[in-house]
Amino acid sequence: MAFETGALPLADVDGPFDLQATVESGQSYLWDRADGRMYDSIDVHGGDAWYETVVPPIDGVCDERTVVRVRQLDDRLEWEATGDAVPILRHLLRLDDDLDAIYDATPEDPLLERAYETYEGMRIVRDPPFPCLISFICSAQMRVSRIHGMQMALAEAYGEEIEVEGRTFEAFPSPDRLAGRTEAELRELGLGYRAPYVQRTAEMVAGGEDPLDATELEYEAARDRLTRFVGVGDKVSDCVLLFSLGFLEAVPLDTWIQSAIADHYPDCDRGTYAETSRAIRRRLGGEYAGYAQTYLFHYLRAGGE
DNA sequence: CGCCAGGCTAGCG
DNA sequence: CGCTAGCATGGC
Repeated sequence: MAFETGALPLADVDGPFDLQATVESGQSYLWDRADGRMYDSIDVHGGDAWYETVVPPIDGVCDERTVVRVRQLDDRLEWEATGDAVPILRHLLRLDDDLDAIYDATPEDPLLERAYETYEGMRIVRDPPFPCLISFICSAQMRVSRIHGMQMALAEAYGEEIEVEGRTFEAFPSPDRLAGRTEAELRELGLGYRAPYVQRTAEMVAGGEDPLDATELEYEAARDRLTRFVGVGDKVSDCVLLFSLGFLEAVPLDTWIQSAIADHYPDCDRGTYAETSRAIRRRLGGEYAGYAQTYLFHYLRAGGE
């Protein structure tokens, strides 16, 4: 196969955009940096590195599996892909979100304002559901860079290969291909105790349980629904709702947000996940609380206070 | 060496 | 229900 090339003017993006912050902020583990420096410097942003991923067919977006490479220059996103990358980039990186309107809808809060200002242009991602689900099952008690390494290892070991202009890319393994692995095989990739979770969840999806079905439900019901998958509790479920299924109100209560609640929003700690979730979602503005959460996560993890 | 990392499951009271 | 022990692995 060969690459088509093109450019998406930033003038066609609804509001500011920062590719590096979006892709290296621990939301998606499905992109890789061509220069091998993924996560080397989360305090620096706005770089012009190439990022690569393999996208499965997506209804209404692309009919075929597509290799996509993209980098951000001053006034445009330059891309190389095995098809038209524009609708794919709009979909994966939520380029049609009206980011200025989202900023305007954010409640006044000193910490939040520092986070939004530092990483202006960072968007929530829209990962394909199955790879997102597996990524965050792997995320339990794991560092961001290693979660990314696991997804790259899964693709390299079990993904289908695509040859493009002499280079080999590996797609993220399909539910069928992952369901066919043994727990021992997945442990050899370094997944640890997450290995049986990944295998069994892949089996469930291969058997017809589609994480996308949660999209039809109201937010809290959707969160409960995804916990049917093995290795998915409230927190992982919130990540999939936010980073794949478009529930922008979802606020994953991870260790960073829990400590942010303790330090900055102590009245939001209501003891249980469900009640604390309600309180912090209200505090972070409701409809777009997931955007606020993701800015806080990235800002605090990079050392901000 | 010990501690920790975008938590979850199973089994208990 | 709520609570917690146990769980793999690598990096510092």
